[in-house]
Amino acid sequence: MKKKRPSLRDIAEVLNVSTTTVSFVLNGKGEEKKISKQLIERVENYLKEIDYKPNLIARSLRTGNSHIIVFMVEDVSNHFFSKVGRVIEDISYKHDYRVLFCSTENDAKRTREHIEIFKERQVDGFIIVPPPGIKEEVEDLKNNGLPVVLFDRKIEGLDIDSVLLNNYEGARQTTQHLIDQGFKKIAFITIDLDQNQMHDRLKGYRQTVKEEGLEEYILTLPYDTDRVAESRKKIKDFMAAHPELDSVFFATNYLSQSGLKTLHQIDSNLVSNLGIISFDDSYFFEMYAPTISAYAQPIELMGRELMRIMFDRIKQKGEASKHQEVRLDGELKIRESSLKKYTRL
Amino acid sequence: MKKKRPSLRDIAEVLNVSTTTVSFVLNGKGEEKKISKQLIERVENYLKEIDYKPNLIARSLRTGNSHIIVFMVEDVSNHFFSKVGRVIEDISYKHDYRVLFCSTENDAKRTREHIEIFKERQVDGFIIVPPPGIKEEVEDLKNNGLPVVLFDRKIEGLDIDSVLLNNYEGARQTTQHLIDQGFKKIAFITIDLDQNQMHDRLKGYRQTVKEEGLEEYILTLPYDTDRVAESRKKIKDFMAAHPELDSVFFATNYLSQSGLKTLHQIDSNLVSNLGIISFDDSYFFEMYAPTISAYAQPIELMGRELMRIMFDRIKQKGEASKHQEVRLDGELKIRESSLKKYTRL
DNA sequence: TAAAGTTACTAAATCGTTTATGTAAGCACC
DNA sequence: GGTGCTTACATAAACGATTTAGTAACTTTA
Repeated sequence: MKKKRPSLRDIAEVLNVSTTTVSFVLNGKGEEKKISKQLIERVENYLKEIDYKPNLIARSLRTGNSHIIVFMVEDVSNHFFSKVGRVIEDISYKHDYRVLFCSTENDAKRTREHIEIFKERQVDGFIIVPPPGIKEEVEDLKNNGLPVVLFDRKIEGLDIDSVLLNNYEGARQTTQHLIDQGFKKIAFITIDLDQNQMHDRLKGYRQTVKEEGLEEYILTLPYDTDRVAESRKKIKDFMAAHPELDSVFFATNYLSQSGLKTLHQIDSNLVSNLGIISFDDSYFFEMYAPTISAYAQPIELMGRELMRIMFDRIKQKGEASKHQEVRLDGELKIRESSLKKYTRL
Repeated sequence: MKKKRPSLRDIAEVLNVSTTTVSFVLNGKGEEKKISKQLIERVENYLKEIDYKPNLIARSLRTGNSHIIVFMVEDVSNHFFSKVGRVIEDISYKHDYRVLFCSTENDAKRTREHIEIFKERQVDGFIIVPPPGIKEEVEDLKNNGLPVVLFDRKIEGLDIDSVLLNNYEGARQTTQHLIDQGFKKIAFITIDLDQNQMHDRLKGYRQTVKEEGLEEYILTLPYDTDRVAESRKKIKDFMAAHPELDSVFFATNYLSQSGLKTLHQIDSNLVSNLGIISFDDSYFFEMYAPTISAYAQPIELMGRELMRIMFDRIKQKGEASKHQEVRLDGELKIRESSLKKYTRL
């Protein structure tokens, strides 16, 4: 029942040639290696006939690479990351690479363990959304000649390939859009996470309101997801303390999602009456009533850039060369929630 | 810079023993293989000292298994599947297995190709949400002694391990809940997909309303995601044709999500005025206003059952034994949208 | 005390590829 | 006609583990 797959040796035996010959033909190196046309054809025909599939494990062992790249993100079930994952998966398949997804939970220890394990498996490259505290490990990988591309976040003080959103510009555009719509008292609700992307967004907001001569209203919530109740209360207090606010800019999409709920709880008309925009889009925003405007990250493009750099590096085989830092722009998805004329003030 | 990892041979040389000895100790077979306590200790100490990590590729080649299992679902970025994926990932890690995620797009051809590729990679097991038309391939896998566990859907006429939701019971409970809340004219909105789980849900609904002496209202929408406009129109027409409806039961969560939007478009009070419940929970339902009730699949339990069966099979090493079909019950998440007292009729 | 068994190891085959090296035959070249 | 260069293949050594089949040295048994 369990029939062994034929190996190169089996094939060589049947055809009365050496495994070398079969291997060369298999890898399209027949001409280069001066195998005669007739023999190439004979081997190719046979390979096709039995629908031969090489044992990739053996190939990996010999060549030292696995055609597997890992995609380490905070949480594979997060919408944004899983969408980018899909793009990466698709591109990889076209190049005969496979993708291992894994969740870091933004935890350095867990991430370290994962990296170790993947090195044992000889993966060919890493795409990492780095949690804080893994600078050393990432540096090690790079120094070992393993392709590493950071995504979404940088590691301060580490020169390494990365694909990032232009958070500063994005936040500026987003804020400007609210202002253009006639909003004047714009709250910026963010989280207490010491990461560049959050800093840049804050800077973008502050710079823009400043330039427009408007006041800034900033609320910082705890990052812990289990401190939801505390966050709720803070939002409530904040809104109560600033009844003049006419709009809210949520700095990340999961903030917007719980934020919307809180706003709705405070007053069921509040969501319709405020100008609302979120940094990071979400499938959910299309469904909400009103539909929620957002600054969307360029998911498709990000995936493509990540893989472009990755394949560049894989081709270079660990030769050091200048790192690339790609900053991409997102796109404003203007929906009902940020249109002044939609609100019922 | 790129320092080679030490191999068993290197270690054996340093310690002046054979690779066999090192291998036995490494795999905890020291005592069993009559290695002396002192030597075991000496080897163990050295392994620990250099923090030796075996080359898993080499191990795979020799042992024929890879400690990788694949999780093939319709779309890895789908919320439900990615959550179950997380559970599977976590359990796998605890047992030193890794998970390859991949998307079938519900397409038989793509799935076939994936299966082929994974076989080449010697994966140790498959968890598959089967698209239509891959009965043969799945049967082949099973006959080749590879562990396969189906998830979410069955393949008609194939006796194989599977973990499924008790769709019939779930739909009954869900319908009954609406009835208990006082709703009498319950619409069932489903999709045109010839799969057991959809049939079972429909049956559950019909049986329950029949038993209660109520009328049935069924709307079937096209499955294609690109026929959204058509679906919208159908919902509109359906609601117009049956103004007496007091509640809606969406048969899958992505239906509910677009359905809610449509209902909102028809009349911005409609969502609050109707009783609404969804089969399949969604993160989004907590955020919506009103919050949307749902019959939630037992994600954690499903993942655990999948892995339990998987590891059973892996232990049996391809010996045939009776297949297991696990039917799990979900849980009603009663939120605002299905409470009669909440609606403003 | 010779045969048999046990202890504590080692040598070497093996998994299925890739690839460096080897080699025989044919041809050219001065 | 010896040297060197192609052509067209084959041999065999890796890759790094696991595992079967030894084998010395001791111990037990009859």
